[in-house]
Amino acid sequence: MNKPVPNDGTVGKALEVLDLVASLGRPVRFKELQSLSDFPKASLYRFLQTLTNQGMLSYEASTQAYAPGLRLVRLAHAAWRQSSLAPVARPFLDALAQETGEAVHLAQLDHGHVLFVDKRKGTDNFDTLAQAGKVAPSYCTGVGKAILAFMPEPARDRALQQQAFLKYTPATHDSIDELAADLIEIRKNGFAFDREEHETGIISIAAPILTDPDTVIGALSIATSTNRHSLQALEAFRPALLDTATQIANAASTWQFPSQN
Amino acid sequence: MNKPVPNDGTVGKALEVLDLVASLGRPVRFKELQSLSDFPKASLYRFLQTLTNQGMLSYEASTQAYAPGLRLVRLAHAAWRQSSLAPVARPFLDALAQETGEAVHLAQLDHGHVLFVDKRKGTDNFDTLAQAGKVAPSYCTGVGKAILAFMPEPARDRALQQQAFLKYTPATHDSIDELAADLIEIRKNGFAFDREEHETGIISIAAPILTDPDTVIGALSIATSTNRHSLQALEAFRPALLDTATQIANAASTWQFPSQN
DNA sequence: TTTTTCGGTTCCAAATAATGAAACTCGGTT
DNA sequence: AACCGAGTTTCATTATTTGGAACCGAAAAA
Repeated sequence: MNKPVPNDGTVGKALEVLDLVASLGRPVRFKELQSLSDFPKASLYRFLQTLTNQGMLSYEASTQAYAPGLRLVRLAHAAWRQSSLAPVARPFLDALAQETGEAVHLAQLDHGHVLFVDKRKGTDNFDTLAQAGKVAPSYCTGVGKAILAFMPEPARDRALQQQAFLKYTPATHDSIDELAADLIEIRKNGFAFDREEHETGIISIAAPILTDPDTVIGALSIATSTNRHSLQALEAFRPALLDTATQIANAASTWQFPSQN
Repeated sequence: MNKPVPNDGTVGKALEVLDLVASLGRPVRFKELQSLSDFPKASLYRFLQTLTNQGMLSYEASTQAYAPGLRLVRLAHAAWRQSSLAPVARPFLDALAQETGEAVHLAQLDHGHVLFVDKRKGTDNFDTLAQAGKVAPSYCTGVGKAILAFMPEPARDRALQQQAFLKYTPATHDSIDELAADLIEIRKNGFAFDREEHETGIISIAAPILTDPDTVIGALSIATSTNRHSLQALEAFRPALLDTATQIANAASTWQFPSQN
């Protein structure tokens, strides 16, 4: 049923194991992994060995538990720095967060899911992986819908294919059709609302980041809780939000990779 | 016959390629990678295909350039969250940064190098180019030396093996012996100074984070520039620094992985 | 104490995937 | 029109992965 796996040989399998360990979100023992994957004992064991050797996983002997390794942090640092969006957007996020005093999120699409690549939280602003790197579904978040609405049809359909359409809150769209209607609206308006669709009490206004010929490279949102602001109040941020989005788009499209190391 | 690196099979080779791309710090074309690695054309090509497929690399068709992929950011998020040090230390870093008004860094050792896992900016944000995920040599940084000084002999020797001993500044230790003397001193004092050994104008005071039976799990530092403070001035922060280090150690050793997702 | 159980680890012949020299494609040059 | 070179594909050979089964060691049960 859930095996649309385009096989990438040994490497693909090893990364599948890595993903599994990461997805559990806590250190795991061999036995548990074995029950969760359908690799035979010996194969799974060797994958774990290899990944641990390589620093992609860490292994604590005392508890015999595996967890994602530090090498990932190092690699991700490189990924983040080289992404054409996140580093460029940094100063603009700072400015927007400053100006609005609200939480600002920057996201991209990764395998059909929303990946937050940077955040600003009201007053304290530093970038750590605690905040960046988080994933969320695309069909029920402001940033997700903003991106989907402006994607070319085929890519969007592929992304939608990967959605589970869980009903997180009463407001969550639970069918493609309902979502499609919202997306048309969003495309017309140029921005998206998250009406407590992912988490009760959390709302946001989001704008796509569009470079030259209608290509979305990500989205930007201002999020708040319902007991601070209403949707109407959020809409007051729209001009600033859209303005920042186009500024980021301009900066990103003219951006050349910096030469300094 | 000749095995220059302890090879982990195909997965190891693929990760080697991944590291190569990440280490260049900018998008790279096929040709360049080919010249830098000794894999034959076809093999290298297939590794890149696989890694790209898997989202570990991203490939921009217009420039035909490879860069580290977003999947890494997602995975690193998991790594960071699950690490027993970084998430636990967060509130303590906040407090120390608040109290001292200086830049605070938290680091761990990864393959003999210092990996910064979190940081707080000082009140004025002078450019410590240490962001989370950044790596630096261990023999010429405060945190690095603090960790080395408290490591068990064999592990330390292995770590020192991996050092290049480049002379970054006039103050950099350029021999193992010189470093060893410093380490003994550090072990005696319980804290380390970085006397502009990595970057001219940047100094720091660092303390190891030690859990129960003399095991270092990382280090903590307060860094500043020479035109703000002298080493003597930095030493004033010592009590606060050491106190924070032991608090983090306690928190980390009694820490159980949180159940919440 | 002795036995059993159960994670975790290692073995090895068969199955499979990786290898890489060479051939091919396709834009852009000469 | 022939050439060039980066990038891509092919395919017979070779090396690696595979996984059932056996093994090990510590802790639980008898």
